[in-house]
Amino acid sequence: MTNYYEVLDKNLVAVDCVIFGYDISDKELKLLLVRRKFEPEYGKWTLPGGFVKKDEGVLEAACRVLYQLTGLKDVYMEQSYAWGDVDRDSGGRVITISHFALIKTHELDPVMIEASVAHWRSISRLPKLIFDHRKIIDRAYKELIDRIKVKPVGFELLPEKFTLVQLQDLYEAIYQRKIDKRNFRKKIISMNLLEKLDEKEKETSKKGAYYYRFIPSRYEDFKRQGFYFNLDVQ
Amino acid sequence: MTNYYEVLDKNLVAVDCVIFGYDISDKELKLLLVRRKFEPEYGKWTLPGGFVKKDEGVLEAACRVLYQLTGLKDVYMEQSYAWGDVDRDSGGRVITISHFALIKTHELDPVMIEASVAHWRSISRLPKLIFDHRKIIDRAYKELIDRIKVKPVGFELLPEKFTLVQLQDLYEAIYQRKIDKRNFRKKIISMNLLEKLDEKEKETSKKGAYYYRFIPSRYEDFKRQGFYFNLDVQ
DNA sequence: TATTTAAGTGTATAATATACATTAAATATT
DNA sequence: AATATTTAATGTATATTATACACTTAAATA
Repeated sequence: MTNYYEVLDKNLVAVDCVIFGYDISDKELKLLLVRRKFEPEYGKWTLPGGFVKKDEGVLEAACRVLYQLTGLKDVYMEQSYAWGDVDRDSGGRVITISHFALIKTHELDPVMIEASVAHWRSISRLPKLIFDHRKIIDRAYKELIDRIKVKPVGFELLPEKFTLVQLQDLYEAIYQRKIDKRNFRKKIISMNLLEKLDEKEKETSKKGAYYYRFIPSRYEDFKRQGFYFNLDVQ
Repeated sequence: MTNYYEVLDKNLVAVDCVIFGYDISDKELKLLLVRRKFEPEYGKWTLPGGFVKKDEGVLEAACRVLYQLTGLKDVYMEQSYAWGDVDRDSGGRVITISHFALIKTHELDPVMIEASVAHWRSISRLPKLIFDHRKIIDRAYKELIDRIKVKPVGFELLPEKFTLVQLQDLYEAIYQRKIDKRNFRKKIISMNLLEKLDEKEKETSKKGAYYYRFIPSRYEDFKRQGFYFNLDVQ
């Protein structure tokens, strides 16, 4: 059976992943970057990426790339933007669809990262990257800032249990500004999405800080009641 | 010269355009839809679209599709989403990158529309569409609502001169809810982005309503001063 | 027992959002 | 000429939300 589609131009389609992680001890937002394994630009810093196969969905491809690099599945993954300029890749015409992923760095197998070409790099000290990857990151980072203000995605970057200090540190690392402690706590507590545990984190202070846990089902109720998550606080 | 890229799967990449227009007299937000001109799904309602050529950027392709349909250039066009599921198109594997455009319906040549297969359809009374086009529209419409709250894109849908009543009607058509007249005016006027003209629109009332004009340079100043456009008003 | 360190807490003020009804201008009608 | 009709235009009081700001508490260590 002939198909009209067969006479048309086909293009290489790639996915690139802007993989965010948060280092709870140095309080920095990081990106997982790799050294490119093929020409052109062999050995240069690049976003982890790959080509979309014939029989594979675009989101599926992005998840595959992430899985092959980290061994992680069921990760927060959101499409960012399709980059379609003809000359964006010096190796040929490649349309790439960028995504951003939020991962819990402590869930990552350190052996896997060690063995791979991947490295965590602070968002504020990125190396020179190939092609338009810096623009791709800048866009994804802006989108992350917008998203985390109005959707409880920050918890994707933290362990199951976290203190309010740690949560605020995360927000400060992402926003790149200080937040008023009392206002921040007032707002997140008032949303009633967190459960306070009977356990304290005692590494960083003598007094210790209570652990909290994000309860997804409470967030579902919260939305159902017509409320909106908002942590855009000064 | 051999190229590593050449051994990889290539895919058909398309663009689809969600073209919004506003009918100032019946106060309805509309979409420009067409009848499909090839198999499969010949003759069915579809978003205007086309395939991305080898030597053509993605945004460029979307603008071309719009131009071929309407004759319009320099139109507000924003990328929406890349739809990449393997089976989304029954004619084969096509990744489509949807865009939304905002056009001034009065700038459209009625002869061109008449001659073409295009029709304006109210956003609230859409026909059955092929493939995932309904989902594409739903997403673009949500994005338009989000965008128009925080960016002065509404003016893209209105003539150069418009009354505050017309501007509010547009917002009500997009939000699909009533807005308080005094609060709406207070907010838009306070932003100082509009110039009041010495001329009245007299078709819809005896008293007549003053025309206003959006001044893009004032908006640039406004942003430069760190203010944010906001017409998310009750 | 005193010291040290980070966690935890409340209130007053400012800014913004909301609700709401009458007057004004121009034309049409009698 | 006076009156009726129709839609445009306008302001204020109240409620809600955002912001600024400093001391007390808990626990370990000296």
